[in-house]
Amino acid sequence: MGIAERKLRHKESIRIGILEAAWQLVITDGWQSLSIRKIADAIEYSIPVIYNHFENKEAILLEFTKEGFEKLAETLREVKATHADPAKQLAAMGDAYWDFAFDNKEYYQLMFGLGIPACDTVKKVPELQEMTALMISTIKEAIAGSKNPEADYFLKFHTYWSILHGLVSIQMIESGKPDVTKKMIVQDAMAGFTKALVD
Amino acid sequence: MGIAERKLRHKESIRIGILEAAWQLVITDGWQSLSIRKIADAIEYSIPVIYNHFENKEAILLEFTKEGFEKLAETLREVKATHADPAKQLAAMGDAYWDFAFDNKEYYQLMFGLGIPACDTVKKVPELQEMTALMISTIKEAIAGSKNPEADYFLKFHTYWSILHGLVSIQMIESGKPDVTKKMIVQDAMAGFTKALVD
DNA sequence: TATTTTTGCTAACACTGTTAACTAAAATGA
DNA sequence: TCATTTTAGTTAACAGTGTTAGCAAAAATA
Repeated sequence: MGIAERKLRHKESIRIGILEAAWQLVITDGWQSLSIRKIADAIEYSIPVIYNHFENKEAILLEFTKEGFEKLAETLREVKATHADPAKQLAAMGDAYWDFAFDNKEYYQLMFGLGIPACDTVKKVPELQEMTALMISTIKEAIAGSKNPEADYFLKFHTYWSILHGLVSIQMIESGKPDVTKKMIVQDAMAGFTKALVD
Repeated sequence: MGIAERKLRHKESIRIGILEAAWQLVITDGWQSLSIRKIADAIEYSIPVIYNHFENKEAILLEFTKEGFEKLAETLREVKATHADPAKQLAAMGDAYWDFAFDNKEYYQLMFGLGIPACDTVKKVPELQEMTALMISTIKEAIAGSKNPEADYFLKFHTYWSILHGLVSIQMIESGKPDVTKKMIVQDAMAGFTKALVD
């Protein structure tokens, strides 16, 4: 009796329909405005049907998070394979990581819980300028006194800030707590940065 | 006639009340679950009163974003002043940045649009392990072939990943677009990292 | 064919941000 | 002091959100 199988196939096809509809909505309107009702509308089923396939809305988004990490890992694996030297691998993987993030923005934002109200917000916050100005001036001073005084201060500022923000947000995602031992990471990263800066 | 002044004072006191109540709610329940109704409840006024003082909910949160950047800038300015050497300033400011983020977590999350569903999510995503494993193995290989083979691979992995994530998310916050010229930042940062890694 | 299981629906609950329309109080002018 | 105007604050609603209980119809089983 292939009845059970047919049913299973049908059930699975709805599940896939939900994910496809959801992803389409995420792509067009961003994951912030995804709603169960919109999905139900798109798949032409009533709302509760969705809850027969996913525990809740978060579970649907989690699916994409997983997909995103899979795709990213796949990409990195491929890129790694194109080089033999680990140092070159790291550089190439970094490049690929960057490209992945911007080629798959919705994935990346989901994967790392990026709310991104900031896109519009940043410009509304002149107070941000104060912080960046402070960092930039210090970077400039450091460069001026280094063995490479013609280094691009703006590029270095971006690197500096990004390292810090990256360390913090990865740490927040991973555990939420500060984790005293991990403060070494900051110091290590800062040491590496300034070393590369002043030569 | 001090009537206008009294009125203004009263209006201002409500505004402050809104912000204080909102901040209390953000502190206790996180900014995700802040609601206009909860604020109205706390200040013992009806809902529309809040809209006489703030255009919308976002405007209230924006206030905290500004506060956050002010506080961070203030902190960094103070720390900078405690050192004369720019390199030492950068290191100390990095330390202070880290501390600020975890001492003022709610501020930091607001400032950078960190949704942080991930805190619970990360553990639900075994796919993440694949990516980290890939990075870690490459880091290990690079360390093995470097002049400093006893370096802490886990620490270096964290640095590596954080730099990348930081670069990406700062770039996403600032413009949203990839910005071809900024890809240099990745390459510069990667170069600095691997240089510090292999010595 | 009668019974049970499954499938999917309607309708509701408890929230959310936001706003229109109204009342009551306070300030103003005569 | 009284009538008028302005302002402050209210209730009630609209249009959304995630989620679930209860029911009807269709399909599978006996």
